[in-house]
Amino acid sequence: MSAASGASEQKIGTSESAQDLDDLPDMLEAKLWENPCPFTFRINYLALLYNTPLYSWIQDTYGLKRHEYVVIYSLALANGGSARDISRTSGFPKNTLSRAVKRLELMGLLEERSKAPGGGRRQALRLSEKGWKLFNETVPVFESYEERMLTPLSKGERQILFELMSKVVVGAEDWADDLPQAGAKGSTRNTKGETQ
Amino acid sequence: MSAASGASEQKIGTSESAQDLDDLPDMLEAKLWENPCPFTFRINYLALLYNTPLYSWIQDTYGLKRHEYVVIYSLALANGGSARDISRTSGFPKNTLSRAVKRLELMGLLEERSKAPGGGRRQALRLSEKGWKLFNETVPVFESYEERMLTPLSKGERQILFELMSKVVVGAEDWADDLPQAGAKGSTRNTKGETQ
DNA sequence: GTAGTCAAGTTCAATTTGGAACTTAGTTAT
DNA sequence: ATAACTAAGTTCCAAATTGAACTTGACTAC
Repeated sequence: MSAASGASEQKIGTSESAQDLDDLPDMLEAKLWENPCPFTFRINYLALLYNTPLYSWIQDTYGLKRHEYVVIYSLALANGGSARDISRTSGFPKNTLSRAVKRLELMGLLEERSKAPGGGRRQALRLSEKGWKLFNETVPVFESYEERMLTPLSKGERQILFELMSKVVVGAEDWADDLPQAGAKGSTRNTKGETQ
Repeated sequence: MSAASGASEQKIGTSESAQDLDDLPDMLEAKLWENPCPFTFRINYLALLYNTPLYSWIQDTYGLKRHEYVVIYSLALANGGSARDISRTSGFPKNTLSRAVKRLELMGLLEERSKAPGGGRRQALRLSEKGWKLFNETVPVFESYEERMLTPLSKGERQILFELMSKVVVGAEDWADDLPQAGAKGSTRNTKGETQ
């Protein structure tokens, strides 16, 4: 993704794609250093930089869309989970996931859905042999990209970052689900935005 | 957003929406604590939790879609920026922004586009009086939400977090734009994912 | 100046998306 | 057991999204 390259005066000699080398908008500088919400900008920006190339690689290599791969990834971490669970933890609406699951089944990446795990009429989804294979092939790429993203940090710094972010996420249990108006109705509110 | 509530045993007595109180999937636990990419999961998850309610509030209150508000926000930080700049820093494709700009003009939130600022045939976009008003009304909400998100951290911890994330973002200049296959062509590659 | 090049912005068309309504299957109450 | 309720998953369709092609205007070289 082009939104990435150098900020202003640093690195001039590095031979590269040429066109989008140094002409990075001042706007980026402004968003980084004069943003009233510097934290969330960084979060969003990093998510952008991380997700874009990876999912476009997944698409090109395996013909899977983002939400389809997300199903695979989710089940790899919590096999037997339901569509609902994936929706809750990823932010994709349930009908999108319904379609994704159907397609993955068709492709033989999931086993036939078994019946209820926890409550209600939930369906337990499981990866097939083939699904696991795909996951095992792809995780390393995701891992190495995360690794790469963290390159500028020392071991200790990574640990601290991890702890701080964990704190924030855990704390989120309190504030999420009641802000401005959102969440008025109790139903599953998924407007936009996704997670792996 | 429902993906938010309590993890497992904490907070039982807090009277709430009832239905999505404690039934948060184990999947979330797995994604948080057994994820091969713990850092990027946190990033994506927080982005989800932060963006969803805010943009849905913007939508309800001002009738602006996310990418439309992003234009406002971007120009507020870098007035006179071009559509290209916004695309580069936000991840939205340029045609989407083209439409957004058109609509914002129609709504009187932008001034008439002036000619070239930097190079080529770039158009300088500027907020109108009305646009500024809207921005000034809304930023506080965004700010307070960020504040709220950071509640669990002390002043010092926030500072550290800010520094670490800045390091990562600045370092991104090197790795972004060359991973798996992505970026093969030199052109503006915007597949999916957005930033404020 | 005129031709050629380049990229910013726009338009078009095909696909994708997700809200709303619906179906289906558990669970609870009577 | 039957009825009423609840929520998971699915279908439908109108609306939104975006890749690709195109247009436009500015710089460059001759």
